[in-house]
Amino acid sequence: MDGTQDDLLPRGMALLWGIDERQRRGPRPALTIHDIGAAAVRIADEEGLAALSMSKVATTLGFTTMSLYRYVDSKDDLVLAMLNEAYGAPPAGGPRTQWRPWLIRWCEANRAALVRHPWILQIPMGEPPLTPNLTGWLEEGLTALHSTELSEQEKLSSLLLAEVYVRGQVQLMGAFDTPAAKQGEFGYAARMRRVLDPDRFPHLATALASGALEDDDGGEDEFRFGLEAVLAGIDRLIEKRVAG
Amino acid sequence: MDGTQDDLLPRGMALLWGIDERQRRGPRPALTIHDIGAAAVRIADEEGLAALSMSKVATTLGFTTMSLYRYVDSKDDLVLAMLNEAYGAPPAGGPRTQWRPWLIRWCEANRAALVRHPWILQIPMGEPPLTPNLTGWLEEGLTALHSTELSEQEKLSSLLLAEVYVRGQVQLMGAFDTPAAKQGEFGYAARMRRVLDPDRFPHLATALASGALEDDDGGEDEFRFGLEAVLAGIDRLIEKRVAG
DNA sequence: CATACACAGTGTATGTCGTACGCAGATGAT
DNA sequence: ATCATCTGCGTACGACATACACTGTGTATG
Repeated sequence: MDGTQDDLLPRGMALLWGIDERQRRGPRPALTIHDIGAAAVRIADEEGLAALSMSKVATTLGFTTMSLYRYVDSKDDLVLAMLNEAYGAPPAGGPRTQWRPWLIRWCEANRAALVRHPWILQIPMGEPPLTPNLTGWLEEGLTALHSTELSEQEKLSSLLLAEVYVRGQVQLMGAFDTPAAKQGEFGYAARMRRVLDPDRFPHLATALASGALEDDDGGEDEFRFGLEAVLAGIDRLIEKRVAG
Repeated sequence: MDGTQDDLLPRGMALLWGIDERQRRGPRPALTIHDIGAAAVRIADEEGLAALSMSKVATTLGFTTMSLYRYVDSKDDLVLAMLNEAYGAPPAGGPRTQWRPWLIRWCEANRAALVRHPWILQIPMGEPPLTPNLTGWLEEGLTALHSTELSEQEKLSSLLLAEVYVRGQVQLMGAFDTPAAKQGEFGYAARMRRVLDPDRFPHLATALASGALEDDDGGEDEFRFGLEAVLAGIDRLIEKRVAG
């Protein structure tokens, strides 16, 4: 039999959470789940998610491929550990009574993580990852909204909205802003122009022609702008709550 | 040499867009990119995205694996064709002057597509897919917002917000609502309870205990509710525009 | 009408990957 | 001192995506 398993959490997650039912016999592990996650993150950062393989991670660490399976059940499990490392601890809290700047900081930090680790947007997610750090981010968000009159359900909805906006925004900007080299000839914008028949998509054509989506500032303004809409939506929820 | 290629669009995309530089010699193709996309969609719907392989799609159609490569450049290319089929044509337009109900319908239809094809949320997306139907959806959204005073940039931001909210909502609900069987013992909720220390995550614990996230109606109410916040955010943008 | 060419579908082969299985040595509990 | 148990490793297997070369086919060209 093999410790660490209660068949509910994969091994990597159990290690992340410190739920370790290992017996205290045998050699001590030479690695930690954090070492492995960090090494994998480094590879994904530098060479992209497609270049990430179990063997590459293992080689980087100076171990064999199979040794990793003492720490994670599967590659999916490894990816969860990567997410945990990539996000790190949630941003420091803000003033107790003002949810707005707090939430803005939360979103900015979230965005920063996505910009630093673009591969995060490429990992297929069936369900929200249940890792310590990501759970911490969620807790932090709820804390930011604690001073409001929102119900728990509404707080979660608000955070979902904010989180999901950040992801979408970064993804969209990534398609347009990334290495300008690709833009000119073979980039996304070029392909778009190739297929965009103004007769068939009049509004989209005018939008493109108007220069929308051609931010050169990395989409910072655009981000803050859309974020205002998100916060306005949350504001409306709060107003409704207070009013009736 | 081989027609259909201008090295800008992958072959599957070129076929979808009807940009076909094929010579008019040789046997006619027995399949269409739509046949292939539809077959792949059926497999993903029934057996999940993980079970999708080139050979399985080909077998379903009664052809060999390699024959598919006459229609798509790669599996990624196939996935784009799948998305195009899965979304289909955008929903019918609404009244010219009222963007709100129009956009609501747009979001509902979007949600319906995601619920019908849950695998969509699992496909890794680096950039917004540039297929005819998806472009049509975007155009339709811009049309809905045409009567507003928003700038083109703002319209796109608004649609991004709406789109991205729908995705996030469906994904979150999927993690909780799917086959209740899994919920009881080994489901997401169970794993969450396993790791959620109320001392470490007080707000999250109370939120969970409050019964949030325990919709049994498939999250319909929850969806409409959050959507209200999104629309309120867009409303705010419009008001700002009008005011100043 | 004859011919040649481009293209469709196929068969084979290759390299990569995830991962199941079992072993040898190390370590600490008994 | 003994032995259960764990670590890291070597081997092996099965999928899978996909490159390449071949065969037959139907159309356009002479």
